[in-house]
Parts: sequence; C-alpha cells; structure tokens
Amino acid sequence: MGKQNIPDVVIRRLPIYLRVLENLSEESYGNVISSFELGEKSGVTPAQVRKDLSLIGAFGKQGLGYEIATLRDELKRILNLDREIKVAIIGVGNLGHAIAKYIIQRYDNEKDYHLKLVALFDSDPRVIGELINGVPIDHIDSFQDKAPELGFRMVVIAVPAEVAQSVMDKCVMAGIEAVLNFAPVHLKAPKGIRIHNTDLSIDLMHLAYYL
Amino acid sequence: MGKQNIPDVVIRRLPIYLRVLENLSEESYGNVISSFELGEKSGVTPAQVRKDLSLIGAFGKQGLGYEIATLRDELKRILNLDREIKVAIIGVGNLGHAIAKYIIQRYDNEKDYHLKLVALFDSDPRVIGELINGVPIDHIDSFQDKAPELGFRMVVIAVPAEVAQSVMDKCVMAGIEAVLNFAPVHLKAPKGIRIHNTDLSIDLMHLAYYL
DNA sequence: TAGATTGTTAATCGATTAACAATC
DNA sequence: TAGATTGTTAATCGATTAACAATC
Repeated sequence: MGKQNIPDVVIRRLPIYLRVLENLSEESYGNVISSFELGEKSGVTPAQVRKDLSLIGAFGKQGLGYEIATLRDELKRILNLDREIKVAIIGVGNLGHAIAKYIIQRYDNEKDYHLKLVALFDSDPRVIGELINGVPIDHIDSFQDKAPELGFRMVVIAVPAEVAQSVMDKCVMAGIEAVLNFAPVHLKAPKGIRIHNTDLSIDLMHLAYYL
Repeated sequence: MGKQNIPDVVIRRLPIYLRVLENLSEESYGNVISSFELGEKSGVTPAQVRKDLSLIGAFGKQGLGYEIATLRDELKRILNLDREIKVAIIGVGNLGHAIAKYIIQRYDNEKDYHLKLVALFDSDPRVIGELINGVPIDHIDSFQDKAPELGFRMVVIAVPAEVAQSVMDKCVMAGIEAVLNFAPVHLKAPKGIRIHNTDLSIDLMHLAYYL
C-alpha cells in the first residue's frame, strides 16, 4: 500500500515532515495540520507537501488538513520506523564517537523510535574493548561474524578515506543493505546496496561558493 | 568569467570533482584526465562531467581530456578556495568538537586549501575558555563582536534544536553569509543567507526506507 | 451553508542523457 | 593521419508549481 514507485526525492522529505510532526505533538498542537503549516515548518511549498503525501496515500480532510497522529504513524510505517532498526558504526574516531553518542542519546530512551546502535568497529587495538554507553568496540575483523549475529543491516562508515572502500567491501560481503558514508570518497558497491554520502568538506566548499 | 548562472546542483558537484583531482595529484597520476575517468571516480556520468565543466568554462582538449592541475586550480578559484575562508563553529558539544577537530586536522597544515577555523562559541560556562588546538571557546554573547573582529562569514551550527533558531538569528544580525546547520530544525533566514542542512537522523531515516 | 483545504491534473520548469560534429 | 574525447545541441526525463473541482 503506497510503498512502491515513490521517487527518492520524496522519500528524502518524509523524515523532515516526520520531524516536524514529532515536535508538534510534543507541544500538543491541536490534532490537525494543514499543508500550509506543515510546509512552512518544513521549508517546502504547500503544493509539494500535498503532492508528496498523496503519493504515500491520502489521509487529509478537505477544509481541515491532516490529522497529526495519523500522519505521523503513517510516515513512520512507510520509513520502517515502526520496527527496530539496528545500526552499526565502523570507525570510532572523533566523528564516529560523536555519531555514536548522538544516536544513543537521541534514540535509546525514545519509546516511539527504534533506531538502535548495536555495534561499533575499529581497527586500532588501543580502543578495542572500550565501551560507549554499554556498546563495546569490536575489531573490524569480526565484522563478518557480528553482522548476522547482531542482525544489523545498516552501517555508518566513519573511517579515513584510504580504508573506506575496503570497509565498504566488507559491508557488501556481509549483506549490509544501507550505508551512511562520512568518508570523503565515492564508494563503489553493487546496485542493491543503498549509499548516502555526507562529507563535511564538500558541504563547506559548496557554501564557500556563495561567499 | 563563468561565475554566473551556474545552477546549484552543478556547484554541489564541483567540490566532488575537486576532491578527486586532489587525490589524483597526490598520486601524480599523469597530467590529464578524461571525463570518463573523472566521472568514474566521482560517481557521475561522463556526459554530466562535461556538461558541468563546460558551464564553468571549457578547458578540455579533444582527444585527450582535462589537464589536472589547470582544472583543479580553476575549480578552486570558482569555489573561492584560492583565498582564505574563515569559519566559526557555534555549539561545542560532541558533534561541534568533532567538527572542529576535523577542520583543524584536515586544513590547518594544508598549503593549498584555506578553510580556517577561527572561532568557537558555546553557552555552557564550564567550557568557555577551553582551547581546541589553540582556538578558544568564547561565550555566544560575544558572537556579535567577534564576527567582524575575526572576519568570518561562514558558520557551522551544532547546537541543540531548541536554540538553533535563536543562534541563526544572531548569525543574520552579524551579517553571516553561509551557514552549515547540523541542528535538526528548519531554520528561517532572509534570502541573502545561504543555508545547508545536514541531519544525521534524517539521513538514517531516509536510508531506513530501503531496508 | 460558507469557508477552507485537500487531491489531482495539466503546465512549467529544470536537469540529465544521448548523440555527434569539431578538433586535439 | 587515425583515434579519442571534448563541447554543445537536441531529446528525454523527472520534479515542481499552479490551478481548481471535489468535499469536509
């Protein structure tokens, strides 16, 4: 039901809408929101909001808007956030460490969301065994075994550029399905695996153009 | 000279090309690269590479490709990286700290690039005065004064969502021109100021769709 | 009912891809 | 010269916006 044929640009906006709705319900905003209000708070035009939401199946009521709780639950369902999503981080340097803490802090006590950090990997013997909020740092060599054991299919790569491709290859071998890559390289992988790249340097350079 | 009318999608790819070229020159790759090779290493089609590069002015040689050093310098020029870009970070929690170290580590010893971290701000009295590689953490209240004094026009926001808009407002007041926002909210700002958003949660949720 | 806002279609806009003459 | 690859135009593809009938 409404899970096929949704273009990726649209999927990318759904978590933004969800984020807005989550904040609204905390403020117990009233039980309905219009495409105008939702667009305003999301940085998107009302027409775009309606178009996007119509693609995942229409729940709005003419003259009123969208019921917040219903829409929020539906967005979660579409994004698979109605079940637990297990995540592993490879590379526990400054950035990996910060990401780990961020995920733990944001999601571990959250009853509604289910993004769960289940494993950390590094190659530096000095950090192996260290715990971050109860999650131990394992050696990268155990990745292949740990993946099926712990059942994670999503990985954050936060290793130096030089080793990122070899780490990606391990992910492919282990059947990982989605990768969030912070290493400043374009990673090669078979089609079935979804990669999203975030590169601080590239964002900064992009912005530098507009100075 | 090729600085006007370049769509933002194209500008966003230029730093990717630049990154590839930088890596190539380190490996002293030969002095020429084709749109096929550059595309391959950038995750972009050859046609796209040629189209993009033609927009910034054409330097390729038919039958050969693009001279690496020339193209690299031209990309730097377009992206304003031929002069020093001063950056400040607001919010020195886990993430802000990691970003600070990343920028320092990557650019401070770099002779070619000129992204320079010149200031750090926070509101927590316990961290004010602390130094990160020689850069002191100042109180956010001094932001308005420090901006013109230190001359930065680009800011990284890494504060909690609740205070991000007020921090953005201070940036606007201080005449900041470009903002890289890590806080999970859509920030409102006048048109003249360029904002790029990066939100780890949104990236993770986006990927979760494909699990 | 009157007012408001959805869902959807059609129109516009913009970006990507294909193709090939020009030329190194 | 022969082979290769650019720069550019035209064709395709996809996304955004506008508009409005349907309807709560």
